[in-house]
Amino acid sequence: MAAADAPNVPLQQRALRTRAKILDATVESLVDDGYTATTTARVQELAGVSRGALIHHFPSKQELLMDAVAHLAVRRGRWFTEQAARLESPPDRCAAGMGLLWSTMSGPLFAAATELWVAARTDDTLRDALVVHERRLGVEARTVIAEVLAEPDPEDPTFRAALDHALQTFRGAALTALLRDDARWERHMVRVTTETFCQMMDHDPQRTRP
Amino acid sequence: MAAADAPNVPLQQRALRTRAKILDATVESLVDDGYTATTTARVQELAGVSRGALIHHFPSKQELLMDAVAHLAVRRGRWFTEQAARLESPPDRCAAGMGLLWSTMSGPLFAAATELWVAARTDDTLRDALVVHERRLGVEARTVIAEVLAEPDPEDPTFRAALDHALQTFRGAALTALLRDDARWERHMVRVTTETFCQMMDHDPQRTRP
DNA sequence: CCAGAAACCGACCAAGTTGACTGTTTAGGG
DNA sequence: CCCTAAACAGTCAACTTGGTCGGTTTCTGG
Repeated sequence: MAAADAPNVPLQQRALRTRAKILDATVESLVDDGYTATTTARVQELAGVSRGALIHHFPSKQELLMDAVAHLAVRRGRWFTEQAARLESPPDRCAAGMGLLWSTMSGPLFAAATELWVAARTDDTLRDALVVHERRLGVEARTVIAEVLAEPDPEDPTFRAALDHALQTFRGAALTALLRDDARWERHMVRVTTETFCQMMDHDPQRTRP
Repeated sequence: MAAADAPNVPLQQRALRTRAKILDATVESLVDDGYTATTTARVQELAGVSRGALIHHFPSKQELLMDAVAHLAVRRGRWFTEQAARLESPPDRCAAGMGLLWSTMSGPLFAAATELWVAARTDDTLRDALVVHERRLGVEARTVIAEVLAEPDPEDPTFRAALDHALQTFRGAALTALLRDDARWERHMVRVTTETFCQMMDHDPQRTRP
C-alpha cells in the first residue's frame, strides 16, 4: 500500500512508453478526427492498446484529456525551440522571428490545440488546464523570440505589445487557414504582419539588425 | 402527390415558426453547450418541440446543422447591418469601422460560428456549407465597412489588404477572448488594430475623415 | 526463487444518442 | 362540410460511448 502512495516509485519503462503512445494517439485523433470524434475507442485503436491498458493509465476520459493537454503543450514547446535552434544568424532577425512564430501556428499541433481550445470554452476543467499551459507557452515563445530578435528584455512593454498583436493576427490567420488552403495568401499575410511588427517595435525595421 | 413535389407550395406560418424555433435553439445550444453537447435531444428541449416535429423538419442531424449554418449566417449578417445602421456621421470613421468589425466577433454568435468552424475542419459537408456562407458574409462586411469609411471602391486592393489584416487580428483576438475575459485588453487591442489599419490605408489616419 | 505489485487484457454493462415508426391534430381547397 | 396532406406527438430499436470488473502476464525487491 505504501508503494501505491509513494510518489517516488519510478514508472516502468514499458508503462512510460504505453502512456506516451496513448497520449500521442490522443493528439493524433484530435488532429485527424476532431474533438467530437476523439473517443476512447478511437484512441485505443490508434495507440494499439487494449481497453484495459487505456483505463489503467487514464481512469477516465477527463483525465486522458487533461494529460493530453499537458502532453500537447510539451510537444508544442519542444517543437518551437527546435525550430528556433535551426536559426543561425538570420539576415533579417525580424522576419526570422515572425516566421518562427508563424511556424508554431501552421502545423498540425495547432489544429489539435484549437480543438481543445474551443472545447474548453464550455468545459471549465479543460479550460483551467489549458490556460495554464498556454500561458507558459506564451512566456516561452516570448523569451525565444526576444533572443532571436536580440531584444535584451523579453518583458519590454513595446516588445510585448507588438508581439501580442502579431500573435493575435497569426492566431486568426491560422484559424482561417484551418478551412482555407492558400499558401500564397499565407505568405503574404506573414509578410504584412512582419512589416507591421517591425514598425511597431520602433518605427524602424532595421533596428534589430546587427 | 403533386403538392409534395411542387416547389411553390408556401410553408404554413406555423411551420415557419417551428423551423425558426428549432434553428434558434440549435444556435443557442452551440453557444451554451458547444458543438459536442449539441444533441438533437438538447435542441428539441430548448426549442420546446417534440421529436416528431424536429424530425419532420430536419430528417437528420446533418441537415439540421446545414440549415443552422445558413441560419446563423443570416443572423450574423442581419446583426452586422443593424449595428452599422446605428452609426450616424461618426467623428472618426476609421475607428467606427474597426469597432463595427470587432463587434461582429465579440458576440455570442461568433462563438457559435467558431464551434461550427472548428467542427467543419474534420467534416467535409459542413466545411463546404460553411465556406460559402463565410465568403458571403465577408463580402457583405467589406461593403458595409467601405461605406462607413467613405471608401468609394470596396474592392480596392489596399483597402482589401488592410481590412483582411484587421479581420485576421480580430479573429485571433476573438478566439483568445473565448477563454480570456479581459475587457481592457480587448479595448487596447482594438485601438492598436485601428491604428495599424489606418496606417495601412495610406499612411495617414486622417485620410478618411471629413 | 518467489511473493506481491504494477501493467495489461478483453468481455460486459449502463447511459445516451440517433433516427425510424405509428398515431394524432391542424389547415385549406373543393 | 369533408377530405387530403402537412404538421406534430411520442415510443422504440439499433448503435455508440465511457466505464467496470475479474482475470492474466510481466516485472522487481528480498
